[in-house]
Amino acid sequence: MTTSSYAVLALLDLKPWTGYELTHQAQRSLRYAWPKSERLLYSEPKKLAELGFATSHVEESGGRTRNVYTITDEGRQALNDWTSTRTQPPRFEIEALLRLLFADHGSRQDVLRALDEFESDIDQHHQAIVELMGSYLDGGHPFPQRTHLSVLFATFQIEIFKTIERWIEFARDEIDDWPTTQDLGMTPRTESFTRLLAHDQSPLDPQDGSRNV
Amino acid sequence: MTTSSYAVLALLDLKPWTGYELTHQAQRSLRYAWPKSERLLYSEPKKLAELGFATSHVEESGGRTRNVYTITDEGRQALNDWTSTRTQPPRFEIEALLRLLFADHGSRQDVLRALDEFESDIDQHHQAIVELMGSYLDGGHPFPQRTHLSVLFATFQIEIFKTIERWIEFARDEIDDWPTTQDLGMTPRTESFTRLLAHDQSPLDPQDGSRNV
DNA sequence: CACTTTATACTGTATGTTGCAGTAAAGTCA
DNA sequence: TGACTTTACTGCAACATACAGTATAAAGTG
Repeated sequence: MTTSSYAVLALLDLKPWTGYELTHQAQRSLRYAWPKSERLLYSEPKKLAELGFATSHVEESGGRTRNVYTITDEGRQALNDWTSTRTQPPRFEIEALLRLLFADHGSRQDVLRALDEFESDIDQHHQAIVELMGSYLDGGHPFPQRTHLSVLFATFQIEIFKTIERWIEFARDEIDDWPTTQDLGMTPRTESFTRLLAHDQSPLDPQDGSRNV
Repeated sequence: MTTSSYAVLALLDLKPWTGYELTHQAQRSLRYAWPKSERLLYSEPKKLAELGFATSHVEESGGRTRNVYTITDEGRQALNDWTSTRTQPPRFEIEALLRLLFADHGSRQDVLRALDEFESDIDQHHQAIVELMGSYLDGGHPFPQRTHLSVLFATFQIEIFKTIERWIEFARDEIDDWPTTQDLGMTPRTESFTRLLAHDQSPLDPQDGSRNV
């Protein structure tokens, strides 16, 4: 049982789903905390059924068939046991930052483009969450009694997205000041940033008059 | 060639490394943008050598041997081509948020513990970055001419870590207000959060006098 | 009414990635 | 001198992703 197995099991505890529905539901909600491929979302319920944590039965809908998965008591017990285990450390995979870290292999345009792409990926998620919240106000939550959880979860996303967007602006301004991507080393600006960071202060916050560009 | 291959190739472009050194260097820097297992960091340079993007030679150091990998001109060319490809979208894997999303399967204590674990994982990274910046001020950067890149990269980490820590405090306060994890649904507080989020505003920022708990 | 597109509903397989166990020599400390 | 840590990896099973392929049904278009 992997964390992904428990994620699917938790969805099954809400109601029975077909494999197809699971892939779509995961796309709407899970994605933001636990992004998994469509393929896995089809495989996991099968595995859960083999382990006795779910049952599957084939349903005829029209002329096509589909597998419907339902959680079992053993499944509910497994979910319960999971809540008391140690959570895995978070993982942030951001290729755009990898490009920044090795920006001296390319031009300023290359890094700036990586930042643009990063921004547009984040904006997409950002907009999706804002729209989702709008739909919740219109009573559009699929499990209304769970709204308090979805919304608290969404506050995290919005904070992170806003922070990233703010940082991208900052990074763009900084890179615009660079004559090139290479061998700048410890410039005066970089040194002032380093000094702030070493004291756990944010270079993005306006300092006491010393940094109003 | 995967993004991980290019990440290793980019390290090799700085200087030749042994497999062992690569695993350690990746732990110090790459980890924050592109977290990969020790195992992979041993396998990638081998693959690069097979593809002709690096050469490997065995060095005797004392009585033990070790493989030293050096980038080739073909490798440098491949790196160069990489800079003009589309960056992959970012991925955030946060099990603690998965626990929050399904907090109604457990007790308030369970979610709060997940948040504590999340906080301590983040604090560790946070402190590591702050200390690293301190060492840069003392001239401790292993590639001084690249300091501008490392520091701009670090500003991202600090912003994100601060945002997460601020959010964890907020989430703890909110959960402390809950009588239970289950079936609260759209409470007045949740509704006010939803309304803010739907207008892309942060519930963490102090509102105009209406939310000074 | 034929034709194309989109949605439903998956499976097979190659490749990428991780975790863990295992191997072995050299250095460090009591 | 023995125990523990660090160096320096490899093998392998299991987990996960990307992509291609299969097939039916509904919906829109000329």
